[in-house]
Amino acid sequence: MKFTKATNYALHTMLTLVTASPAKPIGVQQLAESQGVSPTYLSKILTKLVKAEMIESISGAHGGYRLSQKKDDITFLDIIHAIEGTASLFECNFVHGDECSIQAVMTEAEGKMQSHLRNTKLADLVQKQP
Amino acid sequence: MKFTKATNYALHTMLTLVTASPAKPIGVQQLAESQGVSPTYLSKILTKLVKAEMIESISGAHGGYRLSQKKDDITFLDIIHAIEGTASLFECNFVHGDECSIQAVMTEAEGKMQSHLRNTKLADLVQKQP
DNA sequence: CCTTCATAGACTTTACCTATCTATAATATC
DNA sequence: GATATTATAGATAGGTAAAGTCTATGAAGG
Repeated sequence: MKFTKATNYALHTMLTLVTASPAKPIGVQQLAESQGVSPTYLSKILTKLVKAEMIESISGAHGGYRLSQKKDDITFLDIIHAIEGTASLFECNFVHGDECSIQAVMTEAEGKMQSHLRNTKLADLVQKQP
Repeated sequence: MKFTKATNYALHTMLTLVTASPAKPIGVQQLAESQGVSPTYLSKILTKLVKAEMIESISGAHGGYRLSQKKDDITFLDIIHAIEGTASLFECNFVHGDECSIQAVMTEAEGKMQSHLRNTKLADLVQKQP
């Protein structure tokens, strides 16, 4: 039970893109190098963010990635959901009568975490970056 | 990124033990059967709870498992930590200058979830059981 | 002593994460 | 238009942890 490395890559890449000028896209090569990950693997991750319509990709020379939303709209939860999916962290698959009281507690707990991630935007961190 | 099935087994078993009379231990066979899991596998899980000193095991005929704590002391977080470990859900292993602002957000979010799990006791569910 | 029951270790199987490689398509530059 | 640059997609392979089985061992009761 851990967040995947892919989520870490995605969050750091998004923070870079939010901080950077939106005019000029940044190539995956450069993004990958700064994180010590292979470009092909990172591009797989970024493709998910593209499909979630959080960033845009520009093919061809001088292409790369840039934000497609206003940076104030992008929350941690958006990014995490794009990478990890939106399934519940806990799923009791037993056949109880109707509802599982344990499931209810776990879902509520997860909701607390999600609430914090939904209320925190990437832009909140920008001024803290060097 | 999901809670393991083992956690689900552990939580349901603990709920059974909290609900049951503490005088007579319940065998793993019976506990396993009600959850549709093999006794040997479930006993592996329960051994972790024994080592966490949440339950006791009694060997020999008419043996089994029973609570070792007062049921009001047992929180969801205790059980989860006993099974999943206490490592942080998110660990940024990059070498930033000093601290990772992303890590800080993620840790705080996890803290919100943990807080809810720490404040919810198994005993809170007992009266809701049929 | 013999049955019952938990414990431990070795082992397999499965599933997913991580990563690489290659081919393809799109775009700018010359 | 040819070429270089760059993202996308598919196949594939390795690693790791979860999930589960099997067998042997040890403790306790009758």
